[in-house]
Amino acid sequence: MSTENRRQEIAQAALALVDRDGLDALSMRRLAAEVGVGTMTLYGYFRTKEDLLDAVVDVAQGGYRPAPPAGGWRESLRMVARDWHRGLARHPSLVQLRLRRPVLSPEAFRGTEVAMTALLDGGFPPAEAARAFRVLFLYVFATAAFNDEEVTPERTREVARAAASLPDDEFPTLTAMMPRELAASMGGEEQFEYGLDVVLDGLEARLRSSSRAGA
Amino acid sequence: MSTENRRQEIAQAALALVDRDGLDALSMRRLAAEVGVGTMTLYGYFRTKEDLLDAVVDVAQGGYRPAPPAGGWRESLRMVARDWHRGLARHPSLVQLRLRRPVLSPEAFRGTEVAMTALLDGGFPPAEAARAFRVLFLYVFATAAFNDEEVTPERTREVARAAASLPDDEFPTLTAMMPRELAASMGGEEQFEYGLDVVLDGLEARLRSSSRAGA
DNA sequence: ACCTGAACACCGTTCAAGT
DNA sequence: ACCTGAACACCGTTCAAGT
Repeated sequence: MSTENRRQEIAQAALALVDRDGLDALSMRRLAAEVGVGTMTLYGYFRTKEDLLDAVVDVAQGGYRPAPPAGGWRESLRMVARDWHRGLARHPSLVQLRLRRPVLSPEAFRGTEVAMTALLDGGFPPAEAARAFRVLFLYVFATAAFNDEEVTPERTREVARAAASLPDDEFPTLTAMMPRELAASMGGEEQFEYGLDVVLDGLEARLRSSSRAGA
Repeated sequence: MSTENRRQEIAQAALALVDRDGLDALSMRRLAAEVGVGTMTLYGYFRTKEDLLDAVVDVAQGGYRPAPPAGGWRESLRMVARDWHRGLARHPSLVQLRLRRPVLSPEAFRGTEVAMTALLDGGFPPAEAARAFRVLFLYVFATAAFNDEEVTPERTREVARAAASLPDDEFPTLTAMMPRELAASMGGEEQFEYGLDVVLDGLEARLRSSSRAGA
């Protein structure tokens, strides 16, 4: 019981360390020093480092309670997507942690429940609701994994320069007109919202064609 | 010149090692042993391990030549997406490598050139073509990063069990009807193609609304 | 020039010993 | 019971020395 509390405290400290210095900075030795115990003491609370990482994921996703759904399935999915997007921005290492293996703890399913209920209410058949939800999930996590949180001027220069210096016989389109547009698409809120609309519009199109087939 | 060849050979060996045993198995020491040189010899060809990893990415993307475009922008984008999807399946570590930082080498832009040309020909304004392309890129890479290549029966059981054992007062939808559907959406070709259609339909909807606004 | 062993500052984890 | 130092088998990289 108090062991469980201590476990939580240590996982919290690990999350703080990881948020501050990045996932690579998290070592058992360093965490132990931070917490003020011998390295091997940690192994009394976590069987392995993997076990610790799972606890960090749970702590990071802990506080999340999705807002009660309002509006149609589009608005519900949009809200869940933005919630996750914010959460991943708050804990940038979460996406790396979830890459290692899928997370199946209850905490990870709260948004899923809301989104899936909204999709079923919206008229998606169950099998397609699951597929549809997964596409949204992938989009939000891909943004966190591959996009910049914001596109800085330096980044713009770097990407634009790389694109502009491609051999223009092999890359006529990219060199001629795209360097700055390409840079702008590498991250930022506007890009996130654009892609969110693309996914939601695509789901709406799927819904129309599957209900046409069904009815 | 011969130094450059040797560099390529070593990067090839590193890629083979990584394809065989995973990215975590790649160490400078182990690669050196594999290649039959002293560990420090590698530092004559690569300034750091990061430098080696960049070379591995280039080698992995080396052979790729996109098929010449045929059909409209939808078909072109679909082909590029499937090409990447296959490439990432062939070298599963590529996605982890590209997570570390964006790759800006020419080899990485061949599909981009094809896709972007198709989008411009299809009527997307340049700024939107870049954003549209990025959404497709994110989708394909997210699939490689987060989805299973195929959904095995064991995986289905594992996910279904996790979903079914959620507290049913907090997760009524997931526990009641979704366990198997959820599992089926975690990977596989059918899921990939479903999401690809969602993205392409979504882009088509965006195109219609932006050309309506423009005309 | 090209190569490389020793050494340094790190890892995760086992094991045996402390209280 | 709970904690932990020493040790083992690894890392990436610097440095100085070999040919």
